[in-house]
Amino acid sequence: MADRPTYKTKQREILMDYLENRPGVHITAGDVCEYLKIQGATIGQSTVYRQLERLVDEGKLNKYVLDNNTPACFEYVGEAHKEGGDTCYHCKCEKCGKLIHLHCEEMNEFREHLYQEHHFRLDSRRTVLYGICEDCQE
Amino acid sequence: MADRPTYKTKQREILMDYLENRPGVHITAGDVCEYLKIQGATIGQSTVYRQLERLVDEGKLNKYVLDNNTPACFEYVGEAHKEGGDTCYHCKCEKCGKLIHLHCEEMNEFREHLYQEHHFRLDSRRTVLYGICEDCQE
DNA sequence: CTAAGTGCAAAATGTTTGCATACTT
DNA sequence: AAGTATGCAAACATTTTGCACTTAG
Repeated sequence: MADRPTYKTKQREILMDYLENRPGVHITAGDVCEYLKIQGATIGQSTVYRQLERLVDEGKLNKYVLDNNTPACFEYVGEAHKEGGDTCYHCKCEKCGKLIHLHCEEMNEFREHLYQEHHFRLDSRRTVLYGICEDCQE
Repeated sequence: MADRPTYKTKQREILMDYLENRPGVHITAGDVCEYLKIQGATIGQSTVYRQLERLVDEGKLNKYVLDNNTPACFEYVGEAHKEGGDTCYHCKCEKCGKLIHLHCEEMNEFREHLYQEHHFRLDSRRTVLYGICEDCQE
């Protein structure tokens, strides 16, 4: 519980800058490495993984796991999920892979029901609703 | 689309037998291999993976991916999800890892809402609701 | 006989770790 | 000075694949 201090390093700043400018976008660890390489600001991949994981813990990033052998996706959410913020859910199309951001009162209500009746506290940051999107229903 | 025929092999039968007797239970590819080894009915791991993947396609198995570096979980659902069957949702506790099977009318309603209003067809077989279970809320 | 399935070992993927070095505070 | 972060390469864990062989239809 006693969080150790977080140093403000050049690498972390570069990474944060990259992520903050892409809110709601799906990014993999590989994307980050590649982008940084192009920018000439190479950061070791272990550092990328370590920082990403930490940012997830801090709540700044969501992490979606799709399949083994498929890179995990990270998404910057910033303060959006803090208390009072509009909770955002995610739908992922199984066909085209599109990620849909859902702001939905009914989902909030269901979430409340889940808590009241089933005593399960839904984590909207880690949950992805899988299905078929409008475009892929031909 | 023209599915090629599925041969009835000894290996597939053994595997099916194992799975059918554990409906709703979380099983990894490793579990299967280990169990079979104990039974002296060794099946090559590639076969296990190939058959499991096929059974998922056939709808007999659900597959849940938790994290990379963590084996995927398979669960026998048999005919439960066929048309008319009672749809079952899954909640997974982020702390203890427990899997909760949820039969919930509200979730069915939300699913319908998602389809009517957001035109997204939820796939209950692939979707896992993450959160904290009752026991882990101290 | 032909197409489909199997098993092995090797490859591929994505992620994590050990450790010496460098940087923050 | 002490604690934290970094980078590299090696290690890991799971899953996939190439290919020769076997089996079901």
